[in-house]
Amino acid sequence: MNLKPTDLFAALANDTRLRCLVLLREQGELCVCELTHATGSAQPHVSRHLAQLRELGLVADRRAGLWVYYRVHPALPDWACRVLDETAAAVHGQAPFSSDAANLASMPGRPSAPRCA
Amino acid sequence: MNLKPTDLFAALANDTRLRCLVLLREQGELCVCELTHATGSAQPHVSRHLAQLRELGLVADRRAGLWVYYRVHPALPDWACRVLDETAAAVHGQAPFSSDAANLASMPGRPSAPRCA
DNA sequence: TACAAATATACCGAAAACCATATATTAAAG
DNA sequence: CTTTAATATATGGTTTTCGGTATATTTGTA
Repeated sequence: MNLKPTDLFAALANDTRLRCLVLLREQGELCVCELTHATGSAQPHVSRHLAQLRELGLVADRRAGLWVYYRVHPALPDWACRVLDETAAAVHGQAPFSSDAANLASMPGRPSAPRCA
Repeated sequence: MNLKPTDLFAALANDTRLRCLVLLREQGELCVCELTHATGSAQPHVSRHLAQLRELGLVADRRAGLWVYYRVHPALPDWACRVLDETAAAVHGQAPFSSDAANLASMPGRPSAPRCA
């Protein structure tokens, strides 16, 4: 994967995309409805930004029945991984990132389908 | 300085700005004409992008006679510094970053005014 | 086959980013 | 005080991005 720095940074320059990536990084795998609930955004909004991340190769997706699970792409270049790490550390405990994690944890009908089929 | 992640990433998402920052990071201090020559861009183009970086607090400037020297802002948050470090390492030896450094080194009338008055 | 849930895409107008060019500002020198 | 070099800003137009809403697709189930 040949990821241009400016392309990575453009992807990280949007709140929704950055919040999703930070969530995925610490949670491993999340489906669209979980990300939608965590961020409090509309479903098409989240879905479209996930599609952008997917087209750039930043995330990978896996369908399991009705749900599509997203994760940080396992082949993400090391330097990009470290950029994400630094960012996650920098925003740790800060809004809106902290409330995203809290919303996720308290999600009522969180799908319990197999995560690693 | 309270630097929002998305603001930093938006700044890094432009070729001219990223190339200037990478140059400033490894050179310490450069004036506008040096950055203009190194990147091969038009002077107003470089100047405007430097102004954006300045307004965001990513660079500091110092006037010395006719020249204005820019540097990575000394109060840049650690995490942002590390993001820049990772990026610089990732692009090391790659175009157009490598040619920028080469262009700078071979600049004919490079101003020799005091850099640390 | 019909229906419902989860997700994806299409469409649209508003806002922002971008670049090239022209012009203004600042400071040194004569 | 005029000129020149370095830098900054303004202007206009094109392109991109963004968010909201409507709609389409996919999959499981009755």
